[in-house]
Parts: sequence; structure tokens; C-alpha cells
Amino acid sequence: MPLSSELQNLVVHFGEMGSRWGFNRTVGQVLALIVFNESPLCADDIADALKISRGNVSMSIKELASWQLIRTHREMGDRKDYYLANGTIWQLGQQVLAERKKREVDPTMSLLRNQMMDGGESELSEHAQQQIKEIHDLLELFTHWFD
Amino acid sequence: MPLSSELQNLVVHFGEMGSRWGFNRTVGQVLALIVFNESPLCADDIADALKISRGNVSMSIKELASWQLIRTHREMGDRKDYYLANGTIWQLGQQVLAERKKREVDPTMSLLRNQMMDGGESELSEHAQQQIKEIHDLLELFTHWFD
DNA sequence: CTGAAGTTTCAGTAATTTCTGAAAGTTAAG
DNA sequence: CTTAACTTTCAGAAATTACTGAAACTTCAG
Repeated sequence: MPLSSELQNLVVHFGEMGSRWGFNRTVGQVLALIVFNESPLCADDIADALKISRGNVSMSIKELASWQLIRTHREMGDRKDYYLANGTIWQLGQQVLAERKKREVDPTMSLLRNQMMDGGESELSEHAQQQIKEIHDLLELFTHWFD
Repeated sequence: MPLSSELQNLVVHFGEMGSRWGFNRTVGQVLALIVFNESPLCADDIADALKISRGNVSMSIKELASWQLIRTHREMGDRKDYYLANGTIWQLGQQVLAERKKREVDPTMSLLRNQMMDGGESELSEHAQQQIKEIHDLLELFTHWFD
């Protein structure tokens, strides 16, 4: 079953955006497909609709699951896994932000905190130490917003 | 002149984070170098410190300039360009957010708005149309936060 | 236990992104 | 205008990332 041209459009767009949002093109497309389909889709539906290999679907599903953006639904008497969005758009958005914070902010926060602990021991210039403190405070501010 | 091991550490870390923050490894390293150096650096300083080609420095500088994260300083009687951070850490952070919003949010907003305009004409399911509206509203909320 | 229906893994390949270095371009002093 | 000092560009090479498809694995009905 080919996608309607409007859905096609959305899926392609989410694919292009995918890489900017922290995953890759295919993962973005799979997510769009799942989010815009009310009824859950199985792996073959996805491979078929996006014309990608079964293995790639499996990888993409795994990635989306690790972001907690989708979940699995099983029908009685059917061995297939069906995938659907794990919550409302609002919840998915929150999830994406939380995951990105974890990947983009937390490691740096942790490094900078360690660096600041060394304090006087540091061979860094006053200016560098000041910049470190400011970056740290800025990231901390973000962290508080998210919560 | 080799970097102190502490600075080295920071630079390498910012390089790794670079790709998660929307630029690439080298661009991240160049940014770190510039931000942590109080005095402006010339292209050769950078190529030398990071052990990368002169061409790559030029590209990276161009990229950072397009994000408005650095600016050029010229000394009288010296033909070299010297680069330094374009403002405080706070300002750089704002700049990064603004640029990312432009790249990550605006194109999608625009697509979804068009999609919503079609309204009744749409061949999309009710559910899909509802999801579109919710994503749109969520992104609009972000936009309002930034301002 | 066996086989059918499904999923996951992963080695190799394809596609994409980044980097180099040489050539072309720019600027300004003489 | 010429030359030296510097910057930018860009084609090809290198590195990285993503994808395929076949094999291995899992699950369950009979």
C-alpha cells in the first residue's frame, strides 16, 4: 500500500528533520509513519511503506524504543509486533527533550563540574576558568527549566 | 605550541559534543579553543593546535561565523585575521539556541501550517490532522519561550 | 520436538560527511 | 603593476555513518 502523497510529504519531511533532531533519516521517517497512523503498524508494513530493508526497520524500531517514543502492541492469536506512539504529542516532545538533554547537556555538565572541583590546582588561565563557570551555570539553568 | 592537558581535554570534549550540538567535531574543537583563549587566535594557531589542515580551519571558521559565534579582529600592521568569541557565554548560548530553532523548528512549523491550511481538502485521516495540529501547537509554544 | 512465523544481529557494502592540500583568489605594501 | 602574505575554494581521499540481506535466534502451535 503506497502512502497518500500528503502523508508521503510529511514522512519525507520528518526524515530530513530526523538528523537534526538527533536520530537519522530513516528513524525520523519511521517515527512519522507511526505517529500519523492511528492503528499500530507491524515491521513489514513499515519496510513496505518506506521501501527499506527489514533489518533497517528493526534497527530503527530499536532506536525509537530506546528514546521511549514508541511501544509495542500484540494482538491475541497473532505473532507479529505492532508499534504505536508512546503517548500524546506533548509526551513525545517531552521525551525527546529529556533524551536530548541527557545526550547533549549532561556529559558536559559533568566534565565542567569536575574541572571546577580542581580549582586552584588548574593550569588553566583565569579566563578559561571563568568561561567554564559560566558555561556550567548556563547549562544548570537549562536543567532547571526542563524540570 | 601544544595545549595544556586540561585544555586538551576540554577541546576534545567539545569536539565530541560538537556533532550533537549541530556542528561537527572539528568545528566544536575550534569553538572551544577560541572560547577558552582570552586573546584572539589566527588560523595558523588553530591549525597548529588542533593538527588540522589550513583549509579545514577556514571551513570551520566560516561555519562558526555563520552561527555568529565568533568574530574577526585585525591588528594594525598585521595582515592576519584573528578570531575571538562573539560575546559572553550567555550570548553565545542564545545564539546557538536561536540558530538551532531556525534549523530544527521553523521548517517544520512552516510545513505543518501549510498542511493545516488545506483543512477539509486533506486526504489525511482525522487522527493525522489532529496530530499535526498538536505538533504545531507544541512547536509554537517553544517559539514563544525563546522570545 | 519440529517447523513455521516472526525478530534481531552483523559483516560487508553503499552513501554521506568531513578533511586535505594544491590551486585560485584577495589584499595591501612597495 | 608586482610581489608577498594571507585566505578561500574545491576536487578527490579518508573517515564515518547508515543500510542490506542472509544467517542466527526466538517463540509458539501442533
